[in-house]
Amino acid sequence: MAATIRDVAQASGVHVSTVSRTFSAPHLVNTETRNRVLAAAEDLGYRPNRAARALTTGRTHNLGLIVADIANPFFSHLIKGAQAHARTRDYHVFVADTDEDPQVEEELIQTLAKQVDGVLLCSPRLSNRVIEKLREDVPFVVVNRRMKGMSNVLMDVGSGAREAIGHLVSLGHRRIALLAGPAGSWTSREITDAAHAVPGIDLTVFGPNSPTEHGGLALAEAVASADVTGVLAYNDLMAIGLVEGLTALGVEVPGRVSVVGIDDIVAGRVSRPKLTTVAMPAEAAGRTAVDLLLQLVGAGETATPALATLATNLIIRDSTGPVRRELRTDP
Amino acid sequence: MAATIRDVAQASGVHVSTVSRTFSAPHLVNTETRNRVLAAAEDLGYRPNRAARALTTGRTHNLGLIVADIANPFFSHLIKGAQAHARTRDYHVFVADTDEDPQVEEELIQTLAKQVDGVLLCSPRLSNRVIEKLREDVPFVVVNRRMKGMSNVLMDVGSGAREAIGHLVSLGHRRIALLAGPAGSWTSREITDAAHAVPGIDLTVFGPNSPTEHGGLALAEAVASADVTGVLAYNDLMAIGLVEGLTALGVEVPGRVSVVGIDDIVAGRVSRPKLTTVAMPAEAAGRTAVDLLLQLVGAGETATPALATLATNLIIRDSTGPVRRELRTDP
DNA sequence: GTGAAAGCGCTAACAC
DNA sequence: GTGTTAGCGCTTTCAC
Repeated sequence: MAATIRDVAQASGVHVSTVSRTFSAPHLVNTETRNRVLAAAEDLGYRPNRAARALTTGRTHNLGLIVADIANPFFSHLIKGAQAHARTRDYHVFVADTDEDPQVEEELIQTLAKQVDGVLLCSPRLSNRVIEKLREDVPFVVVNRRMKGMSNVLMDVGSGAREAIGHLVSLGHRRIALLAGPAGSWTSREITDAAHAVPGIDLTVFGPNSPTEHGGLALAEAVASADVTGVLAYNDLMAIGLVEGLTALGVEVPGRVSVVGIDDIVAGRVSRPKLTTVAMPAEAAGRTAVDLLLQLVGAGETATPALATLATNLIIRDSTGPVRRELRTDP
Repeated sequence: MAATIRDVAQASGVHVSTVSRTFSAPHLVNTETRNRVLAAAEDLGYRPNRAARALTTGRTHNLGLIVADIANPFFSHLIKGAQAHARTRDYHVFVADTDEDPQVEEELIQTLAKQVDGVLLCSPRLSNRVIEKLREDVPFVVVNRRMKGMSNVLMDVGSGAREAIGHLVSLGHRRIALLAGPAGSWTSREITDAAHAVPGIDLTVFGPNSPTEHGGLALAEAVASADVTGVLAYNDLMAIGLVEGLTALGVEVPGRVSVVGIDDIVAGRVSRPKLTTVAMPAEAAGRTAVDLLLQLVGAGETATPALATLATNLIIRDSTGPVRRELRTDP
């Protein structure tokens, strides 16, 4: 067993409380004594046990981070940002993956609640009602879902979607398909609402869908036989899957159908045609979310929820092009 | 504050120890009593505090998982596999990212050591010596590094590299470049050794390099001006970056240079030309590593280190092709 | 089968 | 500036 505070106390000839103080409130202890304690600690390889500390302080210095799919590049970047930032504030982070299952999501939050000072809930699939309830157990920051009275980190995906569709429209597209994301996704709803609000287009919504390459692939036939010339997908993974499927069916992209994704993952940049997409600042979102969460945790009961909205922007590449003359609807 | 074991005891009219037993050794308590306790617990929303439990049992039911770069798809799949598997065994996992910095790696292990029952060290950049020392603090499973006396999960990347080079040779390539990975990487060493052992080729090694798209991109000029027709890269990210760079320089892939990656990430499958690569079973490695680690943790002092070797396999796609007649070295 | 009591490693009043 | 003491939530002998 590793050295405890008691070993250090004994070795340096002081009481345990003095040792405790040298670590948690160094200014309260005599320089000389402190040095002696530090030396002994160093010597014994002593490291404070955070779990034991948590028991008395009520602060674990741990954060929970819950995402739908760790392997999705959007989330892995978010995790990276959150983790790196948390580390600079001396926090460790538990990462958990719900596999898109709301049930798992709820369970995870509950078991994690006791071991963390707060949780980052990313793109939840849970209902607002359940989240409100869970909130009594542990402070939250919710990423990619607008929830009144809670701290939120949002990406302005609605305006991203508008930009994307505007881009399609400017290329002459009028009959547009929207590939929705999973049920329960706020982002998917935002995109859908934004798309519906664009005037002068004829919108067909497919979904809900699995937000994966496979989900996109599975829609290829439906899209090919639908009477559309432009597509906006819930994310790049789906867009990539769709392009694969379309290509396999002999439907040219962007020759016959233009495709826009959302996220800006590496795969989209290197796929052919290079994917036009709405860039989402995933890593920044992770950092910001940690900031808001720590702010919440620090403030305790008096905490005021904050709202951060991050900009998105359209990146035009090669998967979108002008609508073919013979497919055009209006002059 | 949430309900504690004491609240449940009071509510169900038994002593705390009985409540404790209903959760940790249910068979030792009368069915009727147990039901009463369970009902009260349910009612109060009681959940055992794992940190407090850890203090007495010495088991935190937490695992640490340390990788070089969370956003690298190879690692994110590994994390996904490990996390999912850990969850089925009622373990939570801390994920941490070293950003390829050995210093950070060491520090991370030390601070994590006290809060976890064991750590999964993936593709460490630390020296064997330091790892051996750290091992006294906490049980390890090391992924992608052969270390005597410790549990290891290895991928047979040496044979993968041999296969890849064999494939290049069969296409007529003789002058081959190897893009090494970061310093301290066992995998990089294995690949290099395997490549050096292939007879009849003329090998040029570039590196060490940053194992990222950017790292590959940065090598494009050097590769273009080197007298080689085939390339094996440390990973797909580098291979993709290299292909980008080469293409920008007007060097055709696979027309003038054939490129093979390692990992089999999505981006490689969708990039053009589709990347020939050595598939690495990242998710399975994560699961296996958790198994070995839990085995180690369960066995305590008497633990016998285990070794798991996972197969890799070459996936031939479009980034490799026959060497051009005029570039051929021998008949 | 259940209760009593000690203690895990640490912090936080409160004395001195 | 440092020691004393109680206690965080839980498990684990040991009695009964």
